[in-house]
Amino acid sequence: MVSMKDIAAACGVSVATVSKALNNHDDISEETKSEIKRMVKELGYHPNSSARALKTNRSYNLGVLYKEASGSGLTHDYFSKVLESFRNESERNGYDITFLSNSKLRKDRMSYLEHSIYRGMDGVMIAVADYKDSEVIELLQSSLPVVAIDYVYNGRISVLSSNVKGMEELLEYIYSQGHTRIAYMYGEESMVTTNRLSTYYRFMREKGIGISDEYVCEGKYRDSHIAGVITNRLLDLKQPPTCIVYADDFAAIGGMNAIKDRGLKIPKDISVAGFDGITMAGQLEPKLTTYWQNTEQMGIEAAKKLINLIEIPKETAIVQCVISGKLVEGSSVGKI
Amino acid sequence: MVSMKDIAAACGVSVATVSKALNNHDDISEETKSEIKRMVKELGYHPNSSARALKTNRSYNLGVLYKEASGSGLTHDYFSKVLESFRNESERNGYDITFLSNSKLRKDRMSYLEHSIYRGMDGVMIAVADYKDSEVIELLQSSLPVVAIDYVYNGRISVLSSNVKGMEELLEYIYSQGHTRIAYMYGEESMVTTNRLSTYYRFMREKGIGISDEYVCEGKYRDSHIAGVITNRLLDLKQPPTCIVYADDFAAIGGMNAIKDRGLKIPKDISVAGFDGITMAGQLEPKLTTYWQNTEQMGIEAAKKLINLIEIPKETAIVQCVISGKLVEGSSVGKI
DNA sequence: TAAACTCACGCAAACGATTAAGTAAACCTG
DNA sequence: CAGGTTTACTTAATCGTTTGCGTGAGTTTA
Repeated sequence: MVSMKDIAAACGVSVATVSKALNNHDDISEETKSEIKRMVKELGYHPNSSARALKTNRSYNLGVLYKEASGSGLTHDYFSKVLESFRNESERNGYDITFLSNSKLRKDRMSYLEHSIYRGMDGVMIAVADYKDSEVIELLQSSLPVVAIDYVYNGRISVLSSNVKGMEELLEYIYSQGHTRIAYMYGEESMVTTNRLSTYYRFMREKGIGISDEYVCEGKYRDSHIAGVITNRLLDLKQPPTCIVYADDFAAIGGMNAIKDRGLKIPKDISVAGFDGITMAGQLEPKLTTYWQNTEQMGIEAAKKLINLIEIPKETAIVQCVISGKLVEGSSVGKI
Repeated sequence: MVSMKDIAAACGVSVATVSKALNNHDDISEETKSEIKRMVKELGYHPNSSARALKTNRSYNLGVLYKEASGSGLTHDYFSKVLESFRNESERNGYDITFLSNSKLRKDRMSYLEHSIYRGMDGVMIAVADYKDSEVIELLQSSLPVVAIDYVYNGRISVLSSNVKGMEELLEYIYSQGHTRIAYMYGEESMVTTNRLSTYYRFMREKGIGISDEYVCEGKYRDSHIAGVITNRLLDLKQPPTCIVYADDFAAIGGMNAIKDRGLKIPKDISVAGFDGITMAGQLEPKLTTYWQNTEQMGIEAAKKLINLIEIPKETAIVQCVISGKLVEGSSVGKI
């Protein structure tokens, strides 16, 4: 490997001069600089990030803690999109992305925080389903720059999807179509779930609609099967709902299939709505009415905030940043 | 940050002893080792990967070049699953994963190879749509350990999905149901496309079925819209096909919607088949008949091969490793 | 023209780890 | 008990950069 030493020798200058020239310090003459840069090309020199990081304590590397509950990993549409745009925005700012790996998989059993320290991460983005994980908490309590997706932790920057507003808009729309018997199948316990669920309760109360306990069911995110089971249970009620709101679009698809299997028509016989607005939602028959989350913006915002926190900590406010989505009016919710 | 120097001082030994103790060299007494390890915990010492990499020339970091044509990024089911299992298998072996970023995004304009060298990547996995990209070629021609997904390059290890066998099985199944008027909408030019397309031609020839040029259409991967357009074109033919095979499941979904929009029934009026076997395929109505690729195994195999190549280059054969998938018999292909 | 600057670069230490080679003490062995 | 081994360390060099400080030559100022 050709190092600074080699170009220093080739140019007849010191290593220090080479370093300064490449970092554009102003105590090196323009002639020397260009001569050095010419030689860099000629000899095919490439800097060494390890050496640089060792000396400067900056790796220009961001850790990503990415783990969801359903085991779908990177194929999880919602998280993947956030990650994708986070990655793009980070790279645009000169940062690389490295995954933080699960301590259970590691022989050295390093925790997320230890891993971050080991790799000299400048900061970490956390996108996980389980914020109760002790290793995640350790990370949140550490002194590392951190941004959390869809979770609020004291003193930390958060980027949040608009669950309250989203749920409100979605319910308002459904209500405007004449529905009052609205069931809601929610997902695993989390901040997101809590927000949506309490919004559901509040909305129903504000509209003066009595809430039937039977209409509020615990399901799972991204689980079409359970959604099907619950849908059948709802449809078997003496007084079934006229509209079912699912935990997410995946669940909604499971619900739609269950409904179709019973020979019912959507939205004639029953209406359904999803959440998230995955690409597939528009491909369904009928098109799914859902609340689209601006996952791309979330990733961008997360990267910007994190990098800001790293580069100018004094001037970076610790904020909860809510990213608005948009109601997608499909044709799965009908008029009553 | 607490370094080896600190524990050396605390234990009254030299830094070398600390290093050896932690790396379990056998010229350090057990007492000293355990004393050092105790102190490591007490002081909260964590190794520094940069320093280690600088000295050893091994980063235990793998680069991932991940770029597909459709712009769907990490939400691309097929690639994402490969990446996900690649990542898991790598982590299980003590390697971290870092994305190789696009030179166009970087201020320093580093190419993939330069980026890999800069970060001291021990090896690189390439999962891209466009193997003609000059930067990808540069990487393939370099001396870095590399494994390519779905592409064969002279002297490089490849992990390939079973496109020939898959296409054969799929067509054989369709043929066994009585179809001979089989149309094929293929995707963008690539090795995968070439393999599938030539298998289609060969199959038709072997079965003695005349191939109508009108039945072979160029489409796109993951593009439901174009698939719909092409489907309509096919259905408008004087003699339309009885079965359409799409480039992938996404395209098949677009096709199915177009068919439904015309009021036709699948598979009564026309049959369709996809490729890849995404999760969604089983959620469709009717269930999509497709060829499922074992993406998980592909990722695992890619990681194993790459790490082998890194760790014991002499004993690692340069091979093309084809991973078999499986025919998923949905109900979108009917009997004629 | 001596003092004061400026310019352009070199010196050397430092970052945190690894490792070949050296060494003092303890232990055998014939 | 002299000489050879083994044990358990230490010394010191090194990986490739960065950076504060030093310095000599040339330039300006009083």
